Amino acid sequence: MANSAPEQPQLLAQQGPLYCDVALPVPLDAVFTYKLQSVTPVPGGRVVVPFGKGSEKKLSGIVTRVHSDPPAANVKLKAVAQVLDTAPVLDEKLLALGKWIAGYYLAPIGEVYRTMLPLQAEFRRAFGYRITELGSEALYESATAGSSLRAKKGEEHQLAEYAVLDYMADGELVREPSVKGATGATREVLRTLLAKKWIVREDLSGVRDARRFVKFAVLKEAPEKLSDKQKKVIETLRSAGGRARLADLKGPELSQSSLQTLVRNGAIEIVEEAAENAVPSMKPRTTLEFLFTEAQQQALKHIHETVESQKFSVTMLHGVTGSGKTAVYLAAMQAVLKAGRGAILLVPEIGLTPGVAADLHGIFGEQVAILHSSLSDDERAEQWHRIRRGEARIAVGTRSAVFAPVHNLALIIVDEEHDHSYKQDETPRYHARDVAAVRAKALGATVVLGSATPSLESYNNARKGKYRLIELPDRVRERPLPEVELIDMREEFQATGKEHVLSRKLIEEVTACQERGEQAMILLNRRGYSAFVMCRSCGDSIECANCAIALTFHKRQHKLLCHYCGYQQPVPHVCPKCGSDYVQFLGTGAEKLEDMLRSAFPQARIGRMDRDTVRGHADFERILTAFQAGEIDLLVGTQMIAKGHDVHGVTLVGVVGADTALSLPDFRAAERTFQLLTQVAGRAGRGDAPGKVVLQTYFPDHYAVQFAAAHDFQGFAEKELRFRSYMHYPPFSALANVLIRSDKLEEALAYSGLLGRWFENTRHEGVRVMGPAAASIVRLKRDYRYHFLLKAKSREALNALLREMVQFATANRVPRTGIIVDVDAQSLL
DNA sequence: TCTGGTTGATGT
DNA sequence: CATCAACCAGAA
Repeated sequence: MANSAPEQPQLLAQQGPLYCDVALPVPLDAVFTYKLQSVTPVPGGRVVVPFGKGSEKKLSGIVTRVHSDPPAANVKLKAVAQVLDTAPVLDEKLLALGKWIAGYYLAPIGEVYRTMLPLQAEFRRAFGYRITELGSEALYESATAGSSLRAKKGEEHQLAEYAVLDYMADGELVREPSVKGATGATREVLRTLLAKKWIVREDLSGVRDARRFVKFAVLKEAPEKLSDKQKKVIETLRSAGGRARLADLKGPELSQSSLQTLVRNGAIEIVEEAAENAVPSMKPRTTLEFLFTEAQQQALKHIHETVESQKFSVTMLHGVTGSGKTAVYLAAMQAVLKAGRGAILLVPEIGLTPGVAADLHGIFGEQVAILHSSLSDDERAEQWHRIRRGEARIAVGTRSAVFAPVHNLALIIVDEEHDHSYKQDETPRYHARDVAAVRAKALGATVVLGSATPSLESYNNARKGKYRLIELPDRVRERPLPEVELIDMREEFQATGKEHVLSRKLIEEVTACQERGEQAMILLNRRGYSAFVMCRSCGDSIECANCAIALTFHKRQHKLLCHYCGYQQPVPHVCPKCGSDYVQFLGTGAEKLEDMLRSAFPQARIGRMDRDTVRGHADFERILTAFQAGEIDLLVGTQMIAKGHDVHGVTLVGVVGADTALSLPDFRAAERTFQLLTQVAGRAGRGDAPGKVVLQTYFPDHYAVQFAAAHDFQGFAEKELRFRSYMHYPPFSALANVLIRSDKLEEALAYSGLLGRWFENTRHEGVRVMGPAAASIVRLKRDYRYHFLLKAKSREALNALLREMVQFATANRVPRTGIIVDVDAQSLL
């Protein structure tokens, strides 16, 4: 060695990188540096690392960088515990997309990556416990001192503790389930033992294979002598081609023991195979053959062209309800598939039912992966891997499907692009439609936004020429849009002298509809039986204990419920405040409407669809199927019934209360009402018979109601855009909602005051700050809530100011949980 | 968010 | 003086 100076940096550089930066799923806006061991991870791959002080808790995170830059002196590095992937699970483009989301929505990068990857199932959380020296001593003492140990209170608790110690006396590591199982110890017991340092906890989390394994029985050589039962099994197996899933074979026919006998004498063999290979092959059975209208063909042609150009573009497909947008989507995806490329179809939460899934499989066979919200974590991971491997080239799913690792992605379609479920209402608060555009831009892919009632943001972009606008102005098969009749409920009141839920006209129409043997739907956008409970004596209505919200009476459950936090209480007979028994149940919800209709139309078969009758997709599907099959004559429900479904027998739609939102102090109230009215009206007349809509309203002159009745989206949009422009609301400004919350009123006030003063004293050109003001629900889930609304000319200015604000807040000890930043907030609750 | 360590109030 | 919950800071 000629050089006397130590050449260590170079030497190490030759040995490969020393560190990696990891984004962890914690609400911290930072990546963490870890030392590398023998296996070098890749950026975009996952690693398991110890995280947190003292306790050896492990988390899995995404590697963002592999390098040899020495970290700052004050950090004590830990080492990567396990490298999960040697190939990235998030490619460069998706990593960059995550960074964009984190920056734009002010979300911690690790949480963004977590929501982008549905692979939670592959990282199994597990703990083990071991007795300590101290614990052994304590155990020994208790044994020698007998039961005379001072155990004043919680003697049982103490006994349970010693039972655990005794169980672990040999000093071996014990897994949590075994401890609990053997000693019946509760979390509480383990927690106190941990606190006394009598035992220690170790994190045993690790990976497991996400693929599910399925057991098969394979027919070998059947011996001569068999019992009847065994013969039967062999027979079934033979008829199934010598191979069948064990699960399908088992049952009353085949017991575990006779199976084992068969295995032992070599008649059959049990093999395990990864579930992915076991999926029955789904060949596409339908070739798409639609009779496209002229407008549909035009739309398709345009989409083909943009896809083929491989240049980023957004197309707004504005088609009236029933104009056949879905057929266009399917044909466009099929063309993409034919060209050997991939596509994503995003659908609103409610839209993805098992029925729809079955249709998609029918069309695309194995080429489609459906990211259904009712999938288990395992199944979800499996679908994700199918996409990743390129087996599925089309991904269909809700919001988070926008992140699907589709190969050679050429097309992203956002169906019902105005739907609120595309905005996530927890961190990261991203909007899937906007993320779709950003993702497509980086790939030179095409985005298609479809809706009968486009969001004003998208429509404005189309108007300005930023998006290409394509109209489908007519329904398929020359079906007419339904006629809409407005019923002024104020006149109705004057004419009848009574407050009726159902107008005379609506009753008449429903009667006629029933007589014709056709189906009807009635929308009442309010759950429960009565909207609130009021005391006639003191004027108070009963509020939720946790929220500043009136409780709703639910008759079937016989409870008062809070629709925001789930709080419930028994139905009072006297006023809880003043004790008077003049308690009144006021207002009508879907549940009561159902009852009313039952007595008005005793011969009709009536169904109800709202969050009380529909808990999961299965319920939704069940009611919808029954309705489609004609087993229900009259369907009552909340906005759930309005969302794009095709029931051909419906010729009448009644709207009984959908415009109450118009009196809310929300700048999107008109837009939402217009959308709801248009969507529900669109349910009528989708079959051969023409449809009719009876729209009861207290605001017959409101433009949202007027334009909806006239099926005039453009008229509505122009008017509403003028209002938005005048008020500097989106799409003419970038908007963010900053919510300050605390379970203590003084704290909420102090923090919002502090920030209010900061905004006043900080330069923020081009950003208007309104507030602090009480949030429209001042108290929600025990928290007091205040908020600021920020409207900015440019997104950059808004983003910069929000960043500064968050920094100021953390520097002034406003707890991180007490401040929620919602960029492009959809609802200002 | 989670967790451990700290601190101040409560009670024997 | 011990015990506990509410509070706070740090996480590599």
